[in-house]
Amino acid sequence: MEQGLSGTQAPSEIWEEYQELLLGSVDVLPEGALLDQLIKARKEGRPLRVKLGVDPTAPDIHLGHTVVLRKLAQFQAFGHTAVLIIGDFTARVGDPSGRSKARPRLSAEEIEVNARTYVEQAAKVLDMDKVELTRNGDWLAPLRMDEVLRLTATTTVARMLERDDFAKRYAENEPISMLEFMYPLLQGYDSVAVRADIELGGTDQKFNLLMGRNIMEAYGLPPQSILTVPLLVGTDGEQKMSKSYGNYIGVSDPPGEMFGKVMSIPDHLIVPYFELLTGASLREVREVERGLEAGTYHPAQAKRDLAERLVTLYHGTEAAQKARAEFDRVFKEKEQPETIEERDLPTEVLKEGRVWLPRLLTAVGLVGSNSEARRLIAQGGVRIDDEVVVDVDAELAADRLRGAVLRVGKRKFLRLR
RNA sequence: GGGGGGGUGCCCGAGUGGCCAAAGGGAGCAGACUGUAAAUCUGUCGGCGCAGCCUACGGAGGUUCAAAUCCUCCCCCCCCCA
Repeated sequence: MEQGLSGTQAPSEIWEEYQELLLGSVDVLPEGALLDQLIKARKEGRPLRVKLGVDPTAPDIHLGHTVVLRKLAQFQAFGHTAVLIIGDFTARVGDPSGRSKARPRLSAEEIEVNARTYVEQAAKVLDMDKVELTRNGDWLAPLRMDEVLRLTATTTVARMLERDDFAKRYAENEPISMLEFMYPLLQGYDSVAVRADIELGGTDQKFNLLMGRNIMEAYGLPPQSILTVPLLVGTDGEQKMSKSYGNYIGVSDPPGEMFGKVMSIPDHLIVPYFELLTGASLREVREVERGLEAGTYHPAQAKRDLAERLVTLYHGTEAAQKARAEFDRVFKEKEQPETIEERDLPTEVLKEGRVWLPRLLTAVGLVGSNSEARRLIAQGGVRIDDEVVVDVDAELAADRLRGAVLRVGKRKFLRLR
């Protein structure tokens, strides 16, 4: 039998719950606190209040965001209370975590729109009926100056500068605004407001999460424990998944696109993706890992399975199977996709029934400019009906183009009407 | 408040009157090779129907035949001192 921090005996089902919660998490602090909380919660018949704060800074959520959402959903599944805080107020401040520069600040309207899509998309992972959904503007916006000052008094400048990204920026003579200093304090105050028992976040949030503990104590509350999950690496295999790096897979990406993006990840991400994104059990994950290592499970195959699984999660089985078949068709059998986006041949680019190809490609949105189109053609990246176009200044008759399939690079297809 | 250093293309960064659409690197894009993987190699990387022209080196003016480079004012950032 295992013991919590206080030496309390943990019944085996709680021990199992604890183990499952630890799966796919990085730091669970302070040591042993969570187990104690689980035991106590059980004894008192009071579910834990599990806080997750998200700033609606991006219009869409991607798989990177779902890692922590899944963890929250897991707590939910064990009967705890998910407290989801939409940081409508903090989004206007801008979390400096992991940033080398100050974040651009968003307008209230943008935040509102983002918040709405966020909740909509989070519903794909969380049971929203049971979520306690709040907005931190509700308590942060009305704070008076004396209350703000009380909050700032809880923390020293030296403590702030301990934070890795601040320290780095300070050392490199990069600006840090006072506003950014405020961010961790506000996030900590959220914990006070919702009386969190535990707060979840990515590993980059560790400092902020711990700050919440200090602030709660300063406000006379029992400090929350914290649980961090790894940052998901994006499709480039290097940087964390983020819209601004263009290495993300959105939960609302259409099935085909989602499938394709998963296929493009480097091999070393296969296992982490299985572990963090699919809800696979520990045993399943180990199996994948072993198979890959032993060479009995081909990486390309593993990625197909992974992609299918993820598409199933967000679009259903049927869509997933279709996406897989389509993928094989285009990239294995090298055929055209079954469904190609269609567009009318824009008439404004016609001149006496003929079109200058670069202009057509631009008009139809396949490339950004005529110059780019010319470059791509010169490099053999443009095809019409599977035939590489050689002439940079090709003039084509409209009749010839209607019904033809334009292809730019490997993945951009368009059929003209 | 005083003194000093800076702002160059998506990012980093060289460039101090013409040879600068601006070196070099990274990212991106295309091609080859593959498993739409990685690695590698090649090319490309502001716009324009393009051997030419237009727009661009924080902003606005000015000097000059010629300005990223010189001058004036303004904006922004960093450091030291207070």
